[in-house]
Amino acid sequence: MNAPAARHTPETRSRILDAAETLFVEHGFEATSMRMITSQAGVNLAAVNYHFGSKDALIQEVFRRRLAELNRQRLAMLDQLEAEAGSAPLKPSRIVEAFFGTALALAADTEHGGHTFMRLLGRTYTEPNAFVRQFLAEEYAGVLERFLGALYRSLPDVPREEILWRFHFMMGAMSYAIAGTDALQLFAGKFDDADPARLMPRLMSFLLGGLRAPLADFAAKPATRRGGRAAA
Amino acid sequence: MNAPAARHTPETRSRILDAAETLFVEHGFEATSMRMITSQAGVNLAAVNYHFGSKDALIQEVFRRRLAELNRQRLAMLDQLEAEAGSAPLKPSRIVEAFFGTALALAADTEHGGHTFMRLLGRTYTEPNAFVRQFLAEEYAGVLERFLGALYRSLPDVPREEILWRFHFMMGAMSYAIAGTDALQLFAGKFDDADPARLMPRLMSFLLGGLRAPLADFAAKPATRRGGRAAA
DNA sequence: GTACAATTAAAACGAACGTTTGAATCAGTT
DNA sequence: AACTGATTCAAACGTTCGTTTTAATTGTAC
Repeated sequence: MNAPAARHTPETRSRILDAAETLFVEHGFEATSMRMITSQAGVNLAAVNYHFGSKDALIQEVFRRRLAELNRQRLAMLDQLEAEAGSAPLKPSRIVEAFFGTALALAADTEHGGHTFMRLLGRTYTEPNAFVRQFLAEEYAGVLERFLGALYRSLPDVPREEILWRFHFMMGAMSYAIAGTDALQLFAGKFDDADPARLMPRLMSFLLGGLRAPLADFAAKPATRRGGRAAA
Repeated sequence: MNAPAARHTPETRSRILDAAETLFVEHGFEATSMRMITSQAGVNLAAVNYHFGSKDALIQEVFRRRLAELNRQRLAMLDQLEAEAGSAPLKPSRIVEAFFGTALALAADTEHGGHTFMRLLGRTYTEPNAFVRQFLAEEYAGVLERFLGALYRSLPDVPREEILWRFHFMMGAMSYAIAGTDALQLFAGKFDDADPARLMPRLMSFLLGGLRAPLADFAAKPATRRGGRAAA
């Protein structure tokens, strides 16, 4: 039979993935060596190349196993929203909650590595490594299409270009909120309350405020009344 | 005399700095080797260690030369705002514009490497490398103190914790807007209008919308009227 | 033009990297 | 008990890394 995956120790693969995930967050991809990963995982150095083929393939699998589930949840939530709404248009806030809420819920999970992974993911959006960027873009393509489409329908009067930009801004705010909280020491010691559970409402309020902000008038109009309102 | 800096070719230093800046954005710190830097700069391999001491010291100097000027501008603009206002409180929007506007202006400068540097800076906020984080935190400490203080006085009714969080969110949105626009291929091909000059009003509108959003009520209050307004 | 200090140049250093190899070990089948 | 294929293991592979060393070269003051 062709079941080449697991024989007697299927845990070796996941031990490697867990160790890699943690170390990637801590040191980045380049600065994390195979020897660091395998020694932390308690497996032989050659195990990574045996099970995954290469370091790049390992990086890819670290993202794939978590991202597949996250994006599945996102799409399921959007499906449910659209089913409930019937033919009525969706509220932008619900769409945003479906996309960013699921991510924040994963980021709040400190038990099963969700928090670790979301820190890694947030940082990776700006990763210079070309192959990682390429892979992320492919994983996200479908989900982005669906959610952007939903937002376009939800805000028919707002130029799509603007919706795109604001989605971009929202992703940035969320990524930094997660990746930067303990990573960057800029605000170190300043946060009395870094509870991930409270991050959710805080961030969501900020995101929706930004999404609903009046559209900028590019100094095109001579400032008659400072732009119109963007959304509900 | 004790002028050990420059003798007959002071350009070697800056050639190295420029090459390093560009390559760091393109490949990251770890993946950029000394040999890549020196060959792109057209100088000898040993020149970096001679002029800067080490690769880490070079990284530090790449940031220092630009960041010193940026933060000087930021503080000067805040000084001017406070001088104009006299004893009257500053509008939050003006404070935000002073901090993020200067950064965006630098990011819009594609002639003298400002755009390149801002992409690098944005990415570096989440850099795992400990010494880079440490250095950034030190460079920013004074500026953050001043601007956060100004915001606290400008929004006396908003809990400082919330202002801190929103400043954090705003930095994230800006960093991604700059670092992610051409770096990440997530939205590749989707932007018809990626003009850096138009990014400014777009982002500023988003940031102020987020800053002014109603405060989240952490399900603590039983949702009497859905939180109060945050700012002017 | 000779002495001097700053800079550049070419070559080599040991260390660490990702990967490969070939033998040992294991579980299950016959 | 012998065989088989999957997995683990220790060791080594060639390459690249940041840095150091030592010599050649440069511009300037005496």
